Amino acid sequence: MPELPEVETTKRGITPHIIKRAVSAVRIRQRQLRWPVPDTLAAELTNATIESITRRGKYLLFNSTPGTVIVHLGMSGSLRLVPAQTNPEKHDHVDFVFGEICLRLRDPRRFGAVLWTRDDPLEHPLLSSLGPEPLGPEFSGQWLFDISRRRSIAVKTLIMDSRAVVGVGNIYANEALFLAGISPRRAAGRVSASRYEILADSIRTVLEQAIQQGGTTLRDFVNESGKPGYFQQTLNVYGRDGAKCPRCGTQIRALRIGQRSSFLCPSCQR
DNA sequence: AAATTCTCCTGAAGGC
DNA sequence: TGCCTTCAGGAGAATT
Repeated sequence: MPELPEVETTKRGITPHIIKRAVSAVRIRQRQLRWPVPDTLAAELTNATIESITRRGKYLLFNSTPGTVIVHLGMSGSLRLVPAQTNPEKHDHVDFVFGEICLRLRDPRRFGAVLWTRDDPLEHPLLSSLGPEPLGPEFSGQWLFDISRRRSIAVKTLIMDSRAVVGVGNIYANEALFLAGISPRRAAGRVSASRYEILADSIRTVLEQAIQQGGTTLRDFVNESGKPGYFQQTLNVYGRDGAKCPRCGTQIRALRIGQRSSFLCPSCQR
Protein backbone atom coordinates (compact mmCIF):
# COMPACT_ATOMS: atom_id res chain seq x y z
CA MET A 1 0.00 0.00 0.00
CA PRO A 2 1.50 3.25 -1.02
CA GLU A 3 2.46 5.32 1.99
CA LEU A 4 5.08 8.06 2.03
CA PRO A 5 8.09 5.81 1.23
CA GLU A 6 6.36 4.25 -1.77
CA VAL A 7 5.28 7.63 -3.11
CA GLU A 8 8.78 9.02 -2.59
CA THR A 9 10.29 5.96 -4.32
CA THR A 10 7.98 6.53 -7.25
CA LYS A 11 8.81 10.22 -7.40
CA ARG A 12 12.56 9.59 -7.44
CA GLY A 13 12.21 6.89 -10.07
CA ILE A 14 10.15 8.82 -12.57
CA THR A 15 11.58 12.32 -12.14
CA PRO A 16 14.73 11.92 -14.28
CA HIS A 17 12.66 10.57 -17.17
CA ILE A 18 9.86 13.13 -17.09
CA ILE A 19 11.46 16.37 -15.95
CA LYS A 20 11.45 19.17 -18.53
CA ARG A 21 9.60 16.97 -20.96
CA ALA A 22 6.44 17.94 -22.82
CA VAL A 23 3.25 15.92 -22.61
CA SER A 24 2.40 14.70 -26.09
CA ALA A 25 -0.84 12.99 -25.15
CA VAL A 26 -3.04 12.01 -22.23
CA ARG A 27 -5.04 8.80 -22.53
CA ILE A 28 -7.84 8.11 -20.08
CA ARG A 29 -9.45 4.69 -20.16
CA GLN A 30 -11.21 4.81 -16.80
CA ARG A 31 -12.39 8.11 -15.34
CA GLN A 32 -14.04 6.68 -12.25
CA LEU A 33 -11.33 6.73 -9.65
CA ARG A 34 -11.92 8.10 -6.15
CA TRP A 35 -13.11 11.23 -7.90
CA PRO A 36 -13.70 11.46 -11.64
CA VAL A 37 -10.63 12.36 -13.65
CA PRO A 38 -11.46 15.89 -14.90
CA ASP A 39 -12.79 16.19 -18.44
CA THR A 40 -10.44 19.09 -19.02
CA LEU A 41 -7.25 17.25 -18.05
CA ALA A 42 -6.14 16.14 -21.51
CA ALA A 43 -6.79 19.50 -23.14
CA GLU A 44 -5.10 21.48 -20.36
CA LEU A 45 -2.04 19.25 -20.07
CA THR A 46 -1.26 18.31 -23.66
CA ASN A 47 1.82 20.19 -24.91
CA ALA A 48 2.61 21.45 -21.42
CA THR A 49 6.09 20.81 -20.03
CA ILE A 50 6.53 19.16 -16.63
CA GLU A 51 8.81 21.60 -14.83
CA SER A 52 9.09 19.69 -11.58
CA ILE A 53 7.66 16.78 -9.65
CA THR A 54 7.10 17.31 -5.95
CA ARG A 55 5.49 15.36 -3.13
CA ARG A 56 3.23 16.55 -0.33
CA GLY A 57 2.31 13.72 2.01
CA LYS A 58 1.16 10.90 -0.22
CA TYR A 59 0.26 13.24 -3.07
CA LEU A 60 2.47 13.57 -6.13
CA LEU A 61 2.40 16.94 -7.88
CA PHE A 62 3.34 17.27 -11.54
CA ASN A 63 3.96 20.96 -11.93
CA SER A 64 3.67 22.69 -15.30
CA THR A 65 3.15 26.28 -16.38
CA PRO A 66 -0.61 25.98 -17.03
CA GLY A 67 -1.28 24.01 -13.85
CA THR A 68 -0.58 20.98 -11.69
CA VAL A 69 -1.63 17.34 -11.91
CA ILE A 70 -2.33 15.97 -8.45
CA VAL A 71 -1.96 12.17 -8.21
CA HIS A 72 -2.77 9.94 -5.26
CA LEU A 73 -2.04 6.22 -5.47
CA GLY A 74 -4.77 5.19 -3.04
CA MET A 75 -4.01 1.74 -1.75
CA SER A 76 -3.30 -0.24 -4.90
CA GLY A 77 -1.97 2.38 -7.30
CA SER A 78 1.37 2.44 -9.07
CA LEU A 79 3.02 4.60 -11.71
CA ARG A 80 5.29 2.89 -14.19
CA LEU A 81 7.32 3.99 -17.17
CA VAL A 82 6.73 1.91 -20.26
CA PRO A 83 7.36 2.35 -24.00
CA ALA A 84 4.59 4.51 -25.44
CA GLN A 85 3.19 1.75 -27.64
CA THR A 86 2.88 -0.82 -24.81
CA ASN A 87 -0.61 -2.29 -24.69
CA PRO A 88 -2.49 -1.44 -21.49
CA GLU A 89 -3.65 -4.16 -19.13
CA LYS A 90 -6.92 -4.45 -17.30
CA HIS A 91 -6.40 -1.85 -14.56
CA ASP A 92 -4.20 0.61 -16.47
CA HIS A 93 -6.46 3.65 -16.24
CA VAL A 94 -4.48 6.73 -17.27
CA ASP A 95 -1.44 7.31 -19.51
CA PHE A 96 0.72 10.43 -19.65
CA VAL A 97 2.67 10.17 -22.89
CA PHE A 98 6.01 11.92 -23.38
CA GLY A 99 7.04 11.07 -26.92
CA GLU A 100 8.46 7.56 -26.83
CA ILE A 101 7.75 6.93 -23.14
CA CYS A 102 4.55 6.64 -21.22
CA LEU A 103 3.87 7.19 -17.54
CA ARG A 104 1.07 4.73 -16.78
CA LEU A 105 -1.21 4.66 -13.76
CA ARG A 106 -2.41 1.24 -12.69
CA ASP A 107 -4.89 1.05 -9.83
CA PRO A 108 -6.94 -2.14 -9.44
CA ARG A 109 -9.04 -0.88 -6.54
CA ARG A 110 -9.44 2.64 -7.86
CA PHE A 111 -8.99 4.36 -4.52
CA GLY A 112 -6.47 6.65 -6.16
CA ALA A 113 -7.02 10.03 -7.78
CA VAL A 114 -5.87 12.12 -10.74
CA LEU A 115 -6.87 15.77 -10.44
CA TRP A 116 -5.97 19.04 -12.11
CA THR A 117 -5.64 22.52 -10.71
CA ARG A 118 -4.58 25.81 -12.27
CA ASP A 119 -3.99 27.36 -8.86
CA ASP A 120 -1.37 26.81 -6.19
CA PRO A 121 -1.75 23.08 -5.52
CA LEU A 122 -0.93 23.58 -1.85
CA GLU A 123 -4.12 25.61 -1.61
CA HIS A 124 -6.18 22.79 -3.07
CA PRO A 125 -8.84 21.55 -0.61
CA LEU A 126 -7.17 18.15 -0.41
CA LEU A 127 -3.80 19.64 0.51
CA SER A 128 -4.56 22.85 2.35
CA SER A 129 -5.06 21.40 5.81
CA LEU A 130 -2.35 18.75 5.81
CA GLY A 131 -0.02 18.52 8.77
CA PRO A 132 3.79 18.68 8.70
CA GLU A 133 6.05 16.47 6.61
CA PRO A 134 7.55 13.83 8.91
CA LEU A 135 10.98 14.24 7.33
CA GLY A 136 10.80 18.04 7.45
CA PRO A 137 11.79 20.54 10.13
CA GLU A 138 8.30 21.31 11.44
CA PHE A 139 7.66 17.79 12.64
CA SER A 140 8.75 17.00 16.17
CA GLY A 141 7.81 15.22 19.34
CA GLN A 142 6.82 18.56 20.78
CA TRP A 143 4.32 19.09 17.96
CA LEU A 144 2.72 15.68 18.53
CA PHE A 145 2.60 16.35 22.25
CA ASP A 146 0.97 19.74 21.74
CA ILE A 147 -1.81 18.52 19.44
CA SER A 148 -2.57 15.45 21.54
CA ARG A 149 -3.43 17.06 24.86
CA ARG A 150 -6.84 15.99 26.14
CA ARG A 151 -7.34 13.72 23.15
CA SER A 152 -8.75 10.29 23.89
CA ILE A 153 -8.12 8.66 20.51
CA ALA A 154 -5.50 5.94 20.27
CA VAL A 155 -2.00 7.23 19.62
CA LYS A 156 -1.91 5.04 16.51
CA THR A 157 -5.00 6.76 15.15
CA LEU A 158 -3.40 10.13 15.85
CA ILE A 159 -0.24 9.46 13.86
CA MET A 160 -2.31 8.15 10.95
CA ASP A 161 -4.30 11.41 10.87
CA SER A 162 -2.93 13.56 8.04
CA ARG A 163 -3.55 16.71 10.08
CA ALA A 164 -1.11 15.43 12.72
CA VAL A 165 1.55 14.25 10.30
CA VAL A 166 1.35 13.25 6.63
CA GLY A 167 2.40 10.04 4.97
CA VAL A 168 2.13 7.60 7.86
CA GLY A 169 -0.26 4.81 6.93
CA ASN A 170 -1.12 1.59 8.68
CA ILE A 171 2.11 -0.29 8.05
CA TYR A 172 4.50 2.41 9.21
CA ALA A 173 2.31 3.47 12.13
CA ASN A 174 2.52 -0.05 13.49
CA GLU A 175 6.27 -0.23 12.90
CA ALA A 176 7.05 3.19 14.38
CA LEU A 177 5.10 2.43 17.55
CA PHE A 178 6.99 -0.84 17.93
CA LEU A 179 10.32 0.95 17.59
CA ALA A 180 9.19 3.53 20.12
CA GLY A 181 7.94 0.91 22.59
CA ILE A 182 4.50 2.53 22.78
CA SER A 183 1.25 0.56 22.71
CA PRO A 184 -0.81 1.54 19.65
CA ARG A 185 -3.97 1.71 21.73
CA ARG A 186 -2.63 4.06 24.39
CA ALA A 187 -4.67 7.25 24.50
CA ALA A 188 -2.86 10.02 22.60
CA GLY A 189 -3.32 12.41 25.51
CA ARG A 190 -1.59 9.98 27.87
CA VAL A 191 1.74 9.82 26.09
CA SER A 192 4.44 11.94 27.69
CA ALA A 193 6.46 14.61 25.89
CA SER A 194 9.64 12.56 26.16
CA ARG A 195 7.94 9.50 24.68
CA TYR A 196 6.60 11.64 21.81
CA GLU A 197 10.18 12.65 21.08
CA ILE A 198 11.06 8.98 20.79
CA LEU A 199 8.00 8.36 18.63
CA ALA A 200 8.82 11.22 16.26
CA ASP A 201 12.34 9.84 15.90
CA SER A 202 10.94 6.36 15.28
CA ILE A 203 8.59 7.64 12.57
CA ARG A 204 11.50 9.34 10.80
CA THR A 205 13.69 6.27 11.15
CA VAL A 206 11.09 3.86 9.78
CA LEU A 207 10.23 6.08 6.83
CA GLU A 208 13.86 6.76 5.93
CA GLN A 209 14.76 3.08 6.09
CA ALA A 210 11.76 2.17 3.97
CA ILE A 211 12.72 4.75 1.34
CA GLN A 212 16.24 3.31 1.27
CA GLN A 213 14.76 -0.11 0.53
CA GLY A 214 12.43 1.12 -2.17
CA GLY A 215 9.29 0.89 -0.06
CA THR A 216 7.14 -2.02 1.07
CA THR A 217 5.42 -4.39 -1.37
CA LEU A 218 2.69 -6.56 0.12
CA ARG A 219 0.63 -6.98 -3.00
CA ASP A 220 0.40 -4.28 -5.60
CA PHE A 221 3.15 -1.72 -5.14
CA VAL A 222 5.88 -1.56 -7.76
CA ASN A 223 8.28 1.22 -8.61
CA GLU A 224 8.59 3.02 -11.93
CA SER A 225 10.36 0.00 -13.42
CA GLY A 226 7.79 -2.49 -12.21
CA LYS A 227 10.04 -3.75 -9.41
CA PRO A 228 8.80 -4.35 -5.85
CA GLY A 229 10.20 -2.77 -2.72
CA TYR A 230 12.10 -4.69 -0.09
CA PHE A 231 11.12 -3.15 3.23
CA GLN A 232 8.58 -5.92 3.95
CA GLN A 233 11.59 -8.05 4.90
CA THR A 234 12.39 -5.51 7.61
CA LEU A 235 8.92 -5.38 9.17
CA ASN A 236 9.00 -6.17 12.88
CA VAL A 237 5.32 -6.47 13.70
CA TYR A 238 3.04 -5.65 10.76
CA GLY A 239 1.24 -8.78 9.57
CA ARG A 240 3.26 -10.94 11.94
CA ASP A 241 0.72 -11.90 14.60
CA GLY A 242 1.70 -15.19 16.22
CA ALA A 243 5.38 -14.72 15.33
CA LYS A 244 7.96 -13.91 17.96
CA CYS A 245 8.90 -10.35 18.78
CA PRO A 246 12.39 -9.79 17.34
CA ARG A 247 13.37 -7.92 20.47
CA CYS A 248 12.09 -10.12 23.32
CA GLY A 249 10.57 -13.25 21.80
CA THR A 250 7.05 -12.67 23.10
CA GLN A 251 4.26 -13.55 20.65
CA ILE A 252 3.10 -10.63 18.56
CA ARG A 253 -0.63 -9.96 18.83
CA ALA A 254 -3.13 -8.56 16.36
CA LEU A 255 -5.99 -6.26 17.29
CA ARG A 256 -8.33 -3.73 15.69
CA ILE A 257 -7.97 -0.03 16.34
CA GLY A 258 -10.30 2.32 14.52
CA GLN A 259 -11.27 -0.32 11.96
CA ARG A 260 -7.61 -0.94 11.13
CA SER A 261 -5.54 -4.03 11.77
CA SER A 262 -2.89 -3.37 14.35
CA PHE A 263 0.00 -5.41 15.66
CA LEU A 264 2.09 -5.13 18.77
CA CYS A 265 4.43 -6.87 21.13
CA PRO A 266 2.48 -6.75 24.41
CA SER A 267 5.73 -6.99 26.33
CA CYS A 268 7.80 -4.31 24.58
CA GLN A 269 4.99 -1.85 23.95
CA ARG A 270 3.18 -0.14 26.78
C1' DA B 1 -14.92 19.93 18.69
C1' DA B 2 -13.89 15.29 18.76
C1' DA B 3 -14.71 10.65 17.86
C1' DT B 4 -16.73 7.10 15.22
C1' DT B 5 -18.74 5.00 11.25
C1' DC B 6 -19.53 4.69 6.41
C1' DT B 7 -17.97 4.64 1.75
C1' DC B 8 -15.62 3.78 -2.61
C1' DC B 9 -13.29 -0.88 -5.21
C1' DT B 10 -11.21 -5.44 -6.56
C1' DG B 11 -8.79 -9.59 -5.61
C1' DA B 12 -7.45 -12.96 -2.39
C1' DA B 13 -8.68 -16.23 0.92
C1' DG B 14 -11.70 -19.05 3.60
C1' DG B 15 -15.96 -21.85 4.27
C1' DC B 16 -19.02 -25.26 2.74
C1' DT C 1 -14.79 -27.18 -8.75
C1' DG C 2 -17.39 -23.36 -7.59
C1' DC C 3 -20.15 -20.12 -5.37
C1' DC C 4 -20.72 -17.02 -1.55
C1' DT C 5 -18.89 -14.27 2.23
C1' DT C 6 -15.40 -11.70 4.43
C1' DC C 7 -11.53 -8.82 4.58
C1' DA C 8 -7.85 -5.43 3.42
C1' DG C 9 -7.10 -0.42 3.30
C1' DG C 10 -6.47 5.83 2.37
C1' DA C 11 -8.93 9.15 3.75
C1' DG C 12 -12.88 12.21 2.78
C1' DA C 13 -17.76 12.44 4.05
C1' DA C 14 -21.35 11.68 7.04
C1' DT C 15 -23.01 10.82 11.52
C1' DT C 16 -23.07 10.68 16.46
